[in-house]
Amino acid sequence: MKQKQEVSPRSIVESFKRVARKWQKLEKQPRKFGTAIELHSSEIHLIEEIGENEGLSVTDISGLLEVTKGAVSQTLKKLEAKKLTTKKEDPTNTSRALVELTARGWEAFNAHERWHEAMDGGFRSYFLGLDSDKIMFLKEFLKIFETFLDSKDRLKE
Amino acid sequence: MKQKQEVSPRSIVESFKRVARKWQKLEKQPRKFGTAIELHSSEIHLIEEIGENEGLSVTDISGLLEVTKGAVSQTLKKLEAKKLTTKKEDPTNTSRALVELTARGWEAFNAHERWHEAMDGGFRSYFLGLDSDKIMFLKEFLKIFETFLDSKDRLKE
DNA sequence: ATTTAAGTGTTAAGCTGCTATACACATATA
DNA sequence: TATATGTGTATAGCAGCTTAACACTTAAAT
Repeated sequence: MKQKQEVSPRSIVESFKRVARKWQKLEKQPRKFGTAIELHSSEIHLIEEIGENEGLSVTDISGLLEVTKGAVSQTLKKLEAKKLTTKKEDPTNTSRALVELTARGWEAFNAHERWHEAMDGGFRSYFLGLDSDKIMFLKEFLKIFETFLDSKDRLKE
Repeated sequence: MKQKQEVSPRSIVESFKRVARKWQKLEKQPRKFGTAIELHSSEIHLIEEIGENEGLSVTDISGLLEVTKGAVSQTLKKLEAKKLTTKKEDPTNTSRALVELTARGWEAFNAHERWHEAMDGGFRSYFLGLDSDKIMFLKEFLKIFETFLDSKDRLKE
């Protein structure tokens, strides 16, 4: 039996790669949240960010999501057409716009939260069976992986 | 000190989500492999799959990558234009094409392997410091997560 | 104070990578 | 032999991004 468990960094990375792709694919599905309006991934992604951080400008969002201002502006335009977000002028800076969710936007935000809970819930039972040190390890691992990716990202510039 | 370490499933999922997005973003960067030719993510992804599994048809690849045959056909067309892959007729089925890497294709494949090793290598030192049970746990976790995502994916159909 | 530089958001063109659809052809099945 | 299924291709269209040019505002430099 060649059961000596050869778990290479490579095999973990491969496994992660597959999972990340599947996750991405799942997340990319357009879905209806609350209102009967269908939201695409970039739209719900924006709503998520706006709902979690009040008083963001277009540039702020651009920085948080790590995409260009143009991309944010375009998606915001669609969200405004769907009456899910609005912009108000920053009182301290005329050229700056503060983005906020409308009532319908909050509806969608909350519906997405609930969807997320259902997703997370699938893990809950598994999680409850885990030692806390394993959970801590997982958290640490993800953090290290993220730092690693950030460093790779900076490298290419 | 509120150090009681409240690690919720949600926070792990959030963390994973961020990491997955960053990974995806990094992977999406077009890069040069071996030859001076720039390869886009879908192209290198295909080369990876073809290099690892000999004798694949278009439909096979489509199944492995979980995209439509049309998508595979389109990307293969680009790869053929770049002289990285060729198709030969399946002797047992005229309507079937077997895809293979050219010499240049193998060059790109190997260069990508080396790139991958460099990526994985960033982990190696971290990995060597880990207990084997932690590594096993990580592998198990990824597997469970993948199964979970697969089930969610089937659900929406 | 005026010029210059930097920051803010928008728009248009162009790209990747995918799907859906229609198609031509080959093979398997009734 | 007719019909259904499988195999690959081509086209149109869409999401989501980038780049670049733009108009405008605010901050900094002289």
